[in-house]
Amino acid sequence: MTRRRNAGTGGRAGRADILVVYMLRVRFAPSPTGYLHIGSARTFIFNWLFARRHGGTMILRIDDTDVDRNTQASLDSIFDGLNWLGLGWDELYRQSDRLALHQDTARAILEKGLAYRDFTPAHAGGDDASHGDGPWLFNPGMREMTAEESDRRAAAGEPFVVRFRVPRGTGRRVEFLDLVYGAQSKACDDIEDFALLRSNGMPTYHLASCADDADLRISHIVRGQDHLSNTFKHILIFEAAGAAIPQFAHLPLLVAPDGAKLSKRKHGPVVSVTTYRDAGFVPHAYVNFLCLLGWSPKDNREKMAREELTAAFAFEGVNRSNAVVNFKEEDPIDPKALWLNSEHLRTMPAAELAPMARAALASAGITPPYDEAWFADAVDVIRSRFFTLRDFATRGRAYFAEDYEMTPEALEKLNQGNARELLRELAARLAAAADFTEQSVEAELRALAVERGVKAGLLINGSRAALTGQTVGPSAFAVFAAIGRERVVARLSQV
RNA sequence: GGCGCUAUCGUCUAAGGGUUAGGACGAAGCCCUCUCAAGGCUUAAAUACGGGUUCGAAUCCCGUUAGCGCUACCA
Repeated sequence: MTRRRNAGTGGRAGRADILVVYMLRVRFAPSPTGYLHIGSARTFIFNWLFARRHGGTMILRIDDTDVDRNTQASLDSIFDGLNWLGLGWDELYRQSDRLALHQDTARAILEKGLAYRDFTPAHAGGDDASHGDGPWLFNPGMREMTAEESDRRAAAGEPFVVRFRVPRGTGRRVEFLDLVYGAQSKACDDIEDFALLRSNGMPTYHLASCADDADLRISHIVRGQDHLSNTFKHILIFEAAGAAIPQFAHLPLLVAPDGAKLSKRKHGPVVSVTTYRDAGFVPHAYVNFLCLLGWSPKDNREKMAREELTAAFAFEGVNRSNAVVNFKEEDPIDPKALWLNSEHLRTMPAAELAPMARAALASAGITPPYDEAWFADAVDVIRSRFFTLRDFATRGRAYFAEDYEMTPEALEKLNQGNARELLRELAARLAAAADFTEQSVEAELRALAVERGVKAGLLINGSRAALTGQTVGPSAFAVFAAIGRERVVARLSQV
């Protein structure tokens, strides 16, 4: 399953694998301090794929330990984004409900002497230049304080943070095998005595995250590469808490074309998944696009169904370098995302697409005429030229509404020769014809062209222009059928 | 500054010692054609730099450069 290098021997390795598969648990842990970032969405997707691939459990955990920065709006937008992706999860937790667990974990570590109280006042000077030019590691006065004095000052009500007592001068290195980045190692002497508990008694991210990961029996931590360096600290916490150490898989970051980290302030809407939803993306198409950023099935496949993605996903295929989201100032959509969306939109089952198209029309204030079956057929005919769901309401408007615009090019087609006159004649013939199918309309139109001595193209292109207001679109005869005899006759006789 | 990580066409990536360095998006051209797409064919486009190791390096090692991350009582 997880490509253990030390697979061991024969039957026993097989059994061990089954055991691990059974207990495989992953989590996605966003903090509600902003909208759902596309990088976070990708992390969620990779976790989900890994869990589904191996029959594991996908856990959603809201990491809301930073009470000052959490907002309900942000929480709502994260759920909006996640729901839009449509993948779901198996279990849901909220860190703010688990405060006691975090504090108990910190207390246990403190009582073992693996952490200590630091009474240094918070950030007196203010700015972050407080480290001088060397790295800050620890404050010896606090680290070496006797238990008696520490207890006395705490009892006296003096505020303190609880810091992890990172081993010093032992030559120890923290090591782990990352499923993506391979062997990782860092000297304890280079790790600072990080905080576990703030002076207000609230856990820090590191503590809360590890306490919860241990308690929830997370087997694999799959997260952004920005946590790669933090992992050394986390391993120290797991050890101190007496917990099993999970496996780690870090994912390369998503960055802007200039290589900078994506941020809302600097890059605007491209960083939010709602942008793609609002731009008319099919959810799965966007999932597919995100999967291709930093991961490859290695067989040149790109357009993949959810099942294919699930079957192919493995950390061996994950890259180690950051992936650029290729957007431009004037156009926030990555061209490849758009292409992939068009591929899915044009080939997915029409029955699945129809409700999405209907929703896109609804938000443009359009209620399609006729019934469900007609609608699905119309959607199926016109989608072959569309890129996003929004196209149904814009380029596809004439199929669903009567008030559509005529482009200058379309007008030009209608003004060619005696096109208008012939189209009106065609309308009369179609109104009287026995059948009204693609084939019968084509026969009727071509016969008229021959009779009047004009090229069929004049009538064909003229019809498309009159019926849709555009010079581009599906085969004109498919257009006739999709719009329906009644409306075709009405539109052509009024040209 | 310290520590960690990374480096293949413009972008996403394949090739984990031997290939004319492959595919996709985007771009250009041709074919097809009732328009526009799609599709087919074709073209331009990459191994950051310098040293090693080796018969042979995009691939392994070292260095340089560049980028990213961590270095908070943020996550």
